[in-house]
Amino acid sequence: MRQNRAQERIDQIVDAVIRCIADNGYENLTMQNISEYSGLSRGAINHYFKKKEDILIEVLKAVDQQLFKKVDDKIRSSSDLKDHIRYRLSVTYELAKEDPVFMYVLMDFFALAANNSTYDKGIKDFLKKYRYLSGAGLRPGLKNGKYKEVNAISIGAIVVALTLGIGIQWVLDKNSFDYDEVARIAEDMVMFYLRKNNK
Amino acid sequence: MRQNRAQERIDQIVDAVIRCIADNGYENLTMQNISEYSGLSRGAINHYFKKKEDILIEVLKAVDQQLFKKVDDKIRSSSDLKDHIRYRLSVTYELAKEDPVFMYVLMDFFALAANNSTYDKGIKDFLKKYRYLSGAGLRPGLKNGKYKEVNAISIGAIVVALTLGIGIQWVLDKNSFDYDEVARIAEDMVMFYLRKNNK
Amino acid sequence: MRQNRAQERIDQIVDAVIRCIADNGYENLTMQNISEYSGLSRGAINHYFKKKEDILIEVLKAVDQQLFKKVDDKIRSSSDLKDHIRYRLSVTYELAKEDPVFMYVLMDFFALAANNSTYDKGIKDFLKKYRYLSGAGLRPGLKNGKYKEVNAISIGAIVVALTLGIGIQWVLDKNSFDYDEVARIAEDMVMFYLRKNNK
Amino acid sequence: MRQNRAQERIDQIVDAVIRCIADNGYENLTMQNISEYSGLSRGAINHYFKKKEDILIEVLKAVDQQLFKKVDDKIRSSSDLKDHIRYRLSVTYELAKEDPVFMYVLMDFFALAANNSTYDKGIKDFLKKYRYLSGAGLRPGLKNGKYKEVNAISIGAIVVALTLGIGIQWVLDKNSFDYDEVARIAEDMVMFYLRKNNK
DNA sequence: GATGAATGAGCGTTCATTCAT
DNA sequence: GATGAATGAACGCTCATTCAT
Repeated sequence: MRQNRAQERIDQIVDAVIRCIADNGYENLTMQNISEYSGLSRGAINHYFKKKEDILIEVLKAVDQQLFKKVDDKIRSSSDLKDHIRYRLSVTYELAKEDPVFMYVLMDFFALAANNSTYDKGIKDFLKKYRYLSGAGLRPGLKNGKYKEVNAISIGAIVVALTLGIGIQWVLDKNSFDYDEVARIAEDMVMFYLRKNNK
Repeated sequence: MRQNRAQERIDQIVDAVIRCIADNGYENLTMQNISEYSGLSRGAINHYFKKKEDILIEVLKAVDQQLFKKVDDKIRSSSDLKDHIRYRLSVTYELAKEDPVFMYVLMDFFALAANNSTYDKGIKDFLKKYRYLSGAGLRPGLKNGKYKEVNAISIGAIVVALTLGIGIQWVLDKNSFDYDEVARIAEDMVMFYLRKNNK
Repeated sequence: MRQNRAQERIDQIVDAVIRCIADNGYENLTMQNISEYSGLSRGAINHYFKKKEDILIEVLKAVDQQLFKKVDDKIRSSSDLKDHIRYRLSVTYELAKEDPVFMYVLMDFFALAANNSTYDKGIKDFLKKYRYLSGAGLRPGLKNGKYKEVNAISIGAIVVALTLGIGIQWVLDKNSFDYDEVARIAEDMVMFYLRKNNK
Repeated sequence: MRQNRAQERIDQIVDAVIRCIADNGYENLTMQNISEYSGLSRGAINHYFKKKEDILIEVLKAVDQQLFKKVDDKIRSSSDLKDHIRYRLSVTYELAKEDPVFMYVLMDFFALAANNSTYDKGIKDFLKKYRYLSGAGLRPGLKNGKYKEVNAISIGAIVVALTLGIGIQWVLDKNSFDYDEVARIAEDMVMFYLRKNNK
């Protein structure tokens, strides 16, 4: 019960921080802001997290987990299981468009991680996991000879790059290109490349 | 002469800021740091820039300009003019690997621009220009029927996404994938896609 | 209880500022000085007042209120009610001599108000109120025909001018004239003028 | 010649400071402002005045001198020499209304002098001189028995108090009372008081 | 558990002043 | 004589953090 109350508070704080970063950027993330967004007093927040950095570690975990769950839920809810990799791509683009909050938060974490060892490990793991998951879908195709011989991690890196790169451009300027068309091209591009004999 | 002195100081400050952001991130960019990196007193910096923000506006301009010049110089120095788009891709990947400083600075500007109107316009223009330049190379191929019919801006968005996405992953974790292989795949992927009859 | 604590701190800060201005002038009123005079940390002061200006608004209110109370207390404690206006004059001169702190603070506010809209309104209201109060005492005399027909506000302006003008000269050079004699002359002057048939 | 050039520059600076204080208050008087108001470079100003304080000492002298000259010119230009003291009063009120610049500057100097030994002496001398001049006019009247026996310095203090007090109220709130009526009452008040047998 | 009062380090910025040119 | 580049001390203010209640 105690545990539940504590977890509830922690979730409340983490959610508040995600919303706050998405709204105002990391630059403007203050304990006062977190207090206001969460509806908890500043003292309460300090009770659950000794340092501001500790909250952000938890936020990174939560973003990772929520993102994974959202992608997974979409993939599971689909009956189209014949082309895993295309479906994963499509789902990811959908998500980046529908839920840009993650994109905003990730951009701040990328900037932070570049020079901050606290977030560095978390972001490295996050990216590694997504490269793996993005590449994983092509393993059946590789196995059954449908795809040409490629390094799954390299393809994963390409898929993650496309997702992040398109997502970043989109959240920074939503009127600058046709997101759906670009996402479709990105999907096709990867699928064409993987198909055998396209050289 | 006076003009030269002033320009020299401004360049000194801007270069210091770029190095400082690359080393420590925007989060740790203070007037004190800029002073130390530039070798100028805090008062001197204030003499040339009334506000910290004004420096960063100049930095964004400088990053844009230097990046453009670096890419352009590489492209010009090459005799391989037959495949513009492939060459631009290759040059960009080279640059991101050799000069990650720009990547670090850009990541911070992306994070800032998301919630700061001062940098928003500059970053929008920067991305727009790079989408255009990245797509421009395929216009001859489109004209002579070598490439299939595509929207140059959409292809530009894809190319920029690949460059940014791969660059970000790389600067955040340089041991996680084979940059050269991924860059080559990205190049091939775009070129295969553009080739006619690959459907 | 909380309210009391807060009010206590606010009073502590306001009193410190009044003493500090009286000692060092507005020119040397810094947050550091306020901190030292009040015995509170700079952070504590900032906790109760977001801006330095906000403190000074409160100080102006306090000076107004304290001054009013001091004059009023003196007037009430006296049995000599037959000549209100003379008594008010006498009390004011007494106060300016005994409590020059108010004079010092007012001088700074006058200088500030001349070019600062924040204090302008407060000082205007302060002066208006004192012109009114200073003129009010002659209303019974006007009614019963004891005094000649005059504009109470004009007389109020004269009385305020005498009080401020004598007070300013006195705090700036306490050895330059006989304050009590000058105050008595000023009192007589106003009373003679008001008396009927002195033309 | 050199002397003339130097004096010209000094006057230029002093006049600029007077205008600048009248416009913006002492609080906002910066070397940069003085440079802009005077049309001289900051270096030039520092060439003629080693310290900002030195300028203000010169300004106080200039205000004293200009004010004296203005009053004197008005008095001299008049043929009404029979009632010196009334005329001096009238001229002073006129001046305070027509040339409030002096009032603004004086208010700042009063505030400064209260806690700054540099200006203290100058302001003391200024006030002493004006008390003397204001009281001087009644000496003939005292001599010929027209006025009752009073201390000229005390009357001087009253006259200066009225001038400053009315002037201060007026520059701070020009719509709060009828300046001309108040000035006339102040004049009458002093004259009635001085007249013999008014007790 | 929960609060917000209190702290002080560190920030961007202003500014009088110095001095090489 | 004249300039403005350069300096650094000091300012108001923000903020994460601590802690008494």
